[in-house]
Amino acid sequence: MSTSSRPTPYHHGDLRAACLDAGLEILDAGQEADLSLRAVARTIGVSANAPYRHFKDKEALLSALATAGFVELRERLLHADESSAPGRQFIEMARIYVHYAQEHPGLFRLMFGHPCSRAHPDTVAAADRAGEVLAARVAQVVDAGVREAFTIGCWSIVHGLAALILDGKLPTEEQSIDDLVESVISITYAPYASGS
Amino acid sequence: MSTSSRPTPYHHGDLRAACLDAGLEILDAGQEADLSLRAVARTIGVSANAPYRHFKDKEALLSALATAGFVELRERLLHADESSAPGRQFIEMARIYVHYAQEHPGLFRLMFGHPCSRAHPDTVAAADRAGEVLAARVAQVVDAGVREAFTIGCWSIVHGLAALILDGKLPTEEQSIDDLVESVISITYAPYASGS
DNA sequence: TGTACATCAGTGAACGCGCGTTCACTGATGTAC
DNA sequence: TGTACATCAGTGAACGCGCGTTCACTGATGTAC
Repeated sequence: MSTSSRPTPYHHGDLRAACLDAGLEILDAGQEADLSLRAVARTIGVSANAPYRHFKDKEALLSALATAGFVELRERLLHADESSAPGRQFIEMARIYVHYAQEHPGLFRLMFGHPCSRAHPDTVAAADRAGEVLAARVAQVVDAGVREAFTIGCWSIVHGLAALILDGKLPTEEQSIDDLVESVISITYAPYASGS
Repeated sequence: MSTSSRPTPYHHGDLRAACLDAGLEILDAGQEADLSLRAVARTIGVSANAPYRHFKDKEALLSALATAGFVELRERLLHADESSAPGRQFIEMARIYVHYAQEHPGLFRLMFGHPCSRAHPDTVAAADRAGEVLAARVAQVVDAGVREAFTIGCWSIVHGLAALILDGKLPTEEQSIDDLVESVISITYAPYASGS
């Protein structure tokens, strides 16, 4: 109850977080191109240059959004049911990954496609940490010799599925996306499946 | 020699094709965001609204570019060495696909990421036709029951590889991209390999 | 072969817009004494 | 507890820019006769 004055007319409280929320909201609502600093300020109801108190420039806001996206994705992946057999764990992670892309298409494209996702060290590091979650699980089930290539293959198939579904390149009307992911992953990796 | 007057001051000759060439040039040179109708006209050396004689609006130019991209990609995939064993054919197609993304990153992102690639029927059809080339080759080596899911898996892993490499998410410095693609594909599909 | 005219494919100026960013400012907050 | 003042976090107006698109136009081309 320390800073709980109701009207809060001048000072916002946590404008930085509000900018990130608004940015995500804009990305979720429409096209990636709709995301502008001015739109963010407008959404929050704050003057056009208020965000500059908290972000050096537009790129900084985009990077922060992408970083937050990778942190969130990583956390979701970590919660793939650990009690399952490794094979099912991977299907579960694939579903989580694809769902995340479906839930936040604009953010997902920003995280992977935008130059800021390659330029800003924090964002790159967050992306690496998310990828490591996939890699760690995969590492449990294959020999060291082929581990790296196998891991990249796993990430690629999951990422490719997410991207192609997002981009409307796969027929997703007939069956649920969950079923599609499960059948693709389990058929591809059937020869490797030891447990369940 | 029919229309070979040299200076060609007023009429361009084939401005439509020139717009597509200029668009590709701009995409290859920089960011997707640099591609504007005005930049296209500027590149050709023509007035800002000249492209409107050949394209209804900016979206129409983007769609045409994406469509041309899928046509080109399809043709390249068709030329994957038919004399090889199916397993090697697929590796060859994966390389071609990944190379194409590397060669034209801006166009590749336009083809898969931009809304126009989902909205315009010609572009959607061209994308389907490119995907069918992959599917046709894959169909030769798996049973009908799992064919669809297996095919989607193949496309996903190839597309995911291309996208992740393009987006700088994979370590591509140590080894050549060709080697990376070959090792990932061959390790993933080793259990399925019948030939070579 | 020559002329009249419709059509085509460009020009050049202008529009309104939203953008990123900067400037000088002002209200709110917190701290020293 | 009260006051002076530095600092922080906003405001509001303005800038210059490049964009997509429209307008009235004009030069070039091709066709009918």
